Amino acid sequence: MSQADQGGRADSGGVAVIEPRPAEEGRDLFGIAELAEEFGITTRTIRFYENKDLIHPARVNGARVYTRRDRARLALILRAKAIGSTLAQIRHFLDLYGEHGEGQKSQLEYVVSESGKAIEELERKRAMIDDTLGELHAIRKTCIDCLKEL
Amino acid sequence: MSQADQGGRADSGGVAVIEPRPAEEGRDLFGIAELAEEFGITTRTIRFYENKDLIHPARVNGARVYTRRDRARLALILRAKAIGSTLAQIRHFLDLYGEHGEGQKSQLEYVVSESGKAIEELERKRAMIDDTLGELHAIRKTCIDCLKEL
DNA sequence: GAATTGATTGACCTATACGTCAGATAGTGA
DNA sequence: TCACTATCTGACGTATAGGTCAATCAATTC
Repeated sequence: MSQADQGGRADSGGVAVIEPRPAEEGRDLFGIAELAEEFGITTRTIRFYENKDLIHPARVNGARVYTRRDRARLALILRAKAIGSTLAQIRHFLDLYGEHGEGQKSQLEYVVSESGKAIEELERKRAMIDDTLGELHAIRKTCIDCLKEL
Repeated sequence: MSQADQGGRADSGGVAVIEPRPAEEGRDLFGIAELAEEFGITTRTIRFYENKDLIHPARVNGARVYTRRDRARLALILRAKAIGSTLAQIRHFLDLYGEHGEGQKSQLEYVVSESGKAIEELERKRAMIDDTLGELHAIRKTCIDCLKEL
């Protein structure tokens, strides 16, 4: 509670500090409200994810500032959630996407092992989805045929 | 609180009432504990699903008795859960599997419409899984290549 | 007929994933 | 300078998906 706990601002009506040109299509920094709207979630949710250690935005005067990497990370989180992963799983998951470029041998082996497991998991899930899709198509067809006879 | 709230039994050590032959491989009726073990869940979970109106087993002396249809229904529930659906979604979902054989026209049309939505949903989900799988394979390959150079 | 086993309901507890205030702060426009 | 807006940090509330007793009851076994 000493240097950065008061909050501030990063984007609203007319910004002049971190966004000199108003409508530059390919931007590098984002405010929390921007991301929230873009992804259709609330700022509370984004802060909650930070609390769960899923994203780590920079701070400017206490306000969160997100880079393109942070934004991509958020997109990954939401996609994983849509697939049906819990936040705890996603946290584990995101480690695989992290810096494995200059990793130790043990770190590389870890990623190979864990990504293998994740791949198996997802393939199981996809198989179940395919089964379900097959059944739904069959049910649908039955109904359509039945309707045709009326 | 008058005719069927005391509980009873349906299967345990040696049953003589609803299962004359001990080890008949293709059985028709099941107790709650059997199903729980078969699917790797607890009896509490099964009762919870009943409370949520997902399954409706018959009662014999207060004890739940499950038919093959009930068992299949439970399998559907668990598969849907593994895919990432909530119980509320699953409840809606199960209606599609229900009796649409002798349905009214409006009922048939309902199933056609809803199954269409469900199919789209699942296809979106599968696409996301495929994207994720692609990325994971790429990450894994990078790591493996990197390890080979050591 | 008492003990054992497995089933029943109900009440309460837990973890996850947020939503909803409340109070404070910081930058901008009038 | 004052109002306005966006943001911040808690604190508390809520819905979902169950787990964990506790008391009870019923059929079988000893």
